[in-house]
Amino acid sequence: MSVHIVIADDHKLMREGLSSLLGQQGDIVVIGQANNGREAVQLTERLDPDVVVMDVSMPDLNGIDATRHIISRRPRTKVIALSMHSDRQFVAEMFRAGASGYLLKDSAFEELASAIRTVAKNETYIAPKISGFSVEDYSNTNAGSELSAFPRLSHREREVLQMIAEGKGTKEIAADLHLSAKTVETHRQHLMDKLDMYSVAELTKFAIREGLTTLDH
Amino acid sequence: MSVHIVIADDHKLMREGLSSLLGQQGDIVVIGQANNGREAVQLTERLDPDVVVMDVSMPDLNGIDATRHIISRRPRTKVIALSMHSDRQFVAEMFRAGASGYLLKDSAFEELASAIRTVAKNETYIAPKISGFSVEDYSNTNAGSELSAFPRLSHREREVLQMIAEGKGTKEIAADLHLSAKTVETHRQHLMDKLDMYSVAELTKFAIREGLTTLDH
DNA sequence: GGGGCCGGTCAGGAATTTCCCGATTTGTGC
DNA sequence: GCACAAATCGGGAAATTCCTGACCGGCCCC
Repeated sequence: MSVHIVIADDHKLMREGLSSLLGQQGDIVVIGQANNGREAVQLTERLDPDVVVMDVSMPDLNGIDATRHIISRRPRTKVIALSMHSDRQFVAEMFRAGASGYLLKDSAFEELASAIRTVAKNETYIAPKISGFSVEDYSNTNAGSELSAFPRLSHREREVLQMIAEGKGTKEIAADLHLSAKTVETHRQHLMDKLDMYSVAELTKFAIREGLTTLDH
Repeated sequence: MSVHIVIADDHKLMREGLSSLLGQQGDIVVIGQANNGREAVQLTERLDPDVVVMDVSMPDLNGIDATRHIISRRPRTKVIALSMHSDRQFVAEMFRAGASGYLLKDSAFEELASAIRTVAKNETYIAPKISGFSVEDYSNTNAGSELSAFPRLSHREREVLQMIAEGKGTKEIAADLHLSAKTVETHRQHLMDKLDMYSVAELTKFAIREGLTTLDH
């Protein structure tokens, strides 16, 4: 029985490369590709894959929030995070969001294949390079040992922050999220209050540091 | 006759993915992989490939400097830059360093294969998404005074851009520069028009890339 | 099960900023 | 002198932000 995969990454060459590699495995079938988090969520709904291979930083909707959406709607789906960063921050957030695996982009392909088979069996996988922690350190929401020095932002707030940092206007964000512009304003206000930042420029830099967006447009 | 390739990218999964894809092409053979710029230079010396597929941002020695080394020692070698960024800045630097091609990481694989064949024939290749310029615009131009190949911003405009990216408001900037707020507005407007960016978020990212401000608060 | 709190949603209206026109002045190059 | 870009500023309409208040549904806690 083969494992059905959806790949989410904002770089087409990466998607196609992974697809090509995975396609050579007998027991793994790539059934879809998404180029951002939002597409990943939609594709997962439509195609019901066993495993989603998810880039952490993507435009529109990042891998962390996308994972949260996916897990909340289809808890059986396994998500493997694929990241450039070995920061505990990212690792922690991904596992809290419900990921089952985490590995780095400079892993060998064998490791990815192995991770896929592992999570498909309901086990978790962490890249050796970043272990030294156990999943338990992350999975349980112990608010006490917050890694970030920043006030905790709600999911919605992070989502809005990301879109602001991508250059979108209030109305545009509202439309994308099917919200009133007023609600988006409120979220922005809360963001500014919580972070003690009162300009889009500062919010953007913060979002970049947090990996919610990247420097390229 | 087949084209011999060296791939340089700091992400092993990307290298392996590209390798897998390229290996399926009859006329292309991947003869080596490097995980940073320094290795790319060494490998090129040893293996004498026809084409090097070079990631622009790599640790240790970046793609631009690596390209410069390679071209200066083996001018016959062709380098194709592979980048996340569509900034003209990077494009310009790569071509000045001696690259023969430039394409984005979210290109389709077909485009990469096509680019490889193109540069192997001594022609240059620029990804459609970033063309609209010709290589001549970059290859031997001044490079004297300005660092960036972007539409020239006036001194005042850069000054205003920097302050915007630092999170300052229009009135604050006006006060600092002893100007009317209206004048600052005009500069902002000109910035947006010239750069084709219509949000503070985008301007901020641009300013960071240009070194006008930094990520830290 | 009542009370408190938080996240998420939205509105009204005032305050502020942006946006789109135009205008003047100065310097630079031809 | 003439053309042109840079720099400066204004008027007024349009859009956005800011502030305050409000409602609902969970959730936790005693």
